[in-house]
Amino acid sequence: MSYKIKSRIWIEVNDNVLLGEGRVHLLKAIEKTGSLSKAAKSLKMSYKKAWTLVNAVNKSAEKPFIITTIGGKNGGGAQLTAYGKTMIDAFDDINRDCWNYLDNQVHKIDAL
Amino acid sequence: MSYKIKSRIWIEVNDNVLLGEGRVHLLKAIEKTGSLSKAAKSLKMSYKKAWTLVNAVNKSAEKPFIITTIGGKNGGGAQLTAYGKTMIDAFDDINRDCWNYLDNQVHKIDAL
DNA sequence: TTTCGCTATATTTGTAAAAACATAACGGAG
DNA sequence: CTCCGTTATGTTTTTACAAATATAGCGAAA
Repeated sequence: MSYKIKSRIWIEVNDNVLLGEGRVHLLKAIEKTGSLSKAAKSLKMSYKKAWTLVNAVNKSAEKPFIITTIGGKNGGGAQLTAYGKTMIDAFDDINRDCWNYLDNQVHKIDAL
Repeated sequence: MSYKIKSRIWIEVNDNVLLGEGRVHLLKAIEKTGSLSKAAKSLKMSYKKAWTLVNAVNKSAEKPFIITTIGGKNGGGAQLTAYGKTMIDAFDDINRDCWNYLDNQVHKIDAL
């Protein structure tokens, strides 16, 4: 038997979810594509769901993660702020370390 | 803003979930009450759901966590095996340490 | 041999979350 | 002044999951 210990972490503020794996994934896709609709499509997620998530992130954050523009040359777009980027980096850091910690704990179960 | 980092961990074996917080909670209630139906009631869970969970645990585990008996003086019952108990203890240990780790990481977000 | 409390399941019903669909508005470019 | 791709929402439909309901069988004891 080979065991795996898995985890999901998320950050809350005022009992609201701020960041979780799904949101981080979406935010990174926005950073890459420059647009909410393209990011949603790339993740096979509905535009509405993506918008709702971004809205929730921006509302519970003390500073916006995503800035959007409507109309214009390319119809508009969305971009990740520097603040959002640093928060995501912190999340990834903590998450990765958590996974490493759990991987190192598997032996405690294997031994049983 | 005061942040909290939350997590849920679970143990998988052969890509099946073996133990998670909910299952551990149920198994402890069975240990305490000596019966699946009483445990379910104490957790305001349907008997069927409890039975399905216990069944899933026993099937993916290499040795049974719960042994049940049908009929007899008290109608039957269920009890946690020593193996199940040690596995639960290991889970609780790892989970507690994970929470502690995450609590210690909050400062990385507070600073931003 | 009937009753009781339990395990063990199948079937049906209800509900909340997700997906799909629809529509309006914006602003630059042609 | 129309078209395009995008943001921004509301509404409806579908789906997945949970809850509720039903039923059978077991074994000790009265």
